[in-house]
Amino acid sequence: MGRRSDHTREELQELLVSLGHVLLAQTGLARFSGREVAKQAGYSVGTIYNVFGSLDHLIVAINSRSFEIWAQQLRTRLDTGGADRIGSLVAAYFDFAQENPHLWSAIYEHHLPADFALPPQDEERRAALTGIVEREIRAALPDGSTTDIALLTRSLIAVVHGHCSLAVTGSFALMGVDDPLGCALARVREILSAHGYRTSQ
Amino acid sequence: MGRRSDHTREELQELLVSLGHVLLAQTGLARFSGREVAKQAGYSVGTIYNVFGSLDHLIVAINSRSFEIWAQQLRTRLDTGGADRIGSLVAAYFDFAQENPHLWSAIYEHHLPADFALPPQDEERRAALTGIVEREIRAALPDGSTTDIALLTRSLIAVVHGHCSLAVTGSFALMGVDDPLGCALARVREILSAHGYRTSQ
DNA sequence: ACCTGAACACCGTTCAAGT
DNA sequence: ACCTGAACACCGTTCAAGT
Repeated sequence: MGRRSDHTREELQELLVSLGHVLLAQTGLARFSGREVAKQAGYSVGTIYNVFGSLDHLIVAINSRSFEIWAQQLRTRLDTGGADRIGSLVAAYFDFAQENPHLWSAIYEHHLPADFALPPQDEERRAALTGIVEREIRAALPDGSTTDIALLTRSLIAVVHGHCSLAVTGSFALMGVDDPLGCALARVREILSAHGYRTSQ
Repeated sequence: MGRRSDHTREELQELLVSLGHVLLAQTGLARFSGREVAKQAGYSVGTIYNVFGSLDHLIVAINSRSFEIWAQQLRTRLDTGGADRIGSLVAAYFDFAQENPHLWSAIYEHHLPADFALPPQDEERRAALTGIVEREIRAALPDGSTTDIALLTRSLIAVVHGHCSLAVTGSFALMGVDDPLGCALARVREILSAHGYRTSQ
């Protein structure tokens, strides 16, 4: 039936990512459907491929949006959470995962094809999250610290990630752990203490 | 065409889990297909449903097999790994994930339907892994420790899990972390030290 | 140039019909 | 009783054909 031009290319891209983000939050990655996104947008299946090139590219764009929201929530909590900035950070990190389990899981469940190069813009959005954490870790450790702070930051992210993962998948519930956030925060403080952090909480 | 009876019910179950396990290791959960398993076994699609009731039940059985192999590898490494039992444990935990990324990921990517009750036998196999770790943590901490060892064990599993997860999904590589195992082990030792463990390594 | 929608090769799941 | 395989309602992906 030919062109519609109800939307510019950019509007169409925004529309598909936006609807896709909502659908992914509802269904989870396993039940997510590109056809359904196109249908909800009022376009045909092929449009996904016109605009994004592949379904993987659409999912990457959706996950980048999740990263953006997540990072923004970290910043907000740091600004309003008081003196215990490490506590704020871990809590905000956790909250996003627990409030948006499908969106959070999809970030890690979407395995890119081997030949897939992450677009630079998406890489930046992912790096932003690490940057927020690294700044706080740097501020929390004493000035003369010999610790490799970039490496410790990534490792601490893994610590919290692990607790989030077992919480969100329900493994912790099966294991009888009822306060995953408290648990994660305790480990983070123990690790930071080993690197000279003075626990004031 | 009616019955085949080439196999007993139990043999058929074993055959499907065995072939399914190999297929899952090759394809990963996202590309895994129950139809393909049936085809490889020389049976029709419906047989999966006769034997397991649903595809989810087959995948649970396959994942339980992974748990069994994983636990066995932990035991073997503890028996042959020398005095640094914590080091052996973490390394063996990691190795299974890195050598069998699809099998390991499938354990956490397979989300059970809300009404799905895990068969007792499968729950036991999953608990066995936790039991192995808990025994070592208990042995590593001083006798009079006031630590909740069951809880600390599950939290340490989360710490290592998080490092495995970011290593296997490639997130660590993107972040420039090149020794995830060393990283995880360092965190585990720092945490245990905070609970009275004497680092002899 | 942009978008369609039929076509293709797959899925998971069900169930009447065969032996 | 056990197993089949057609039927159904979905997928992702491609591409000739329309406007």
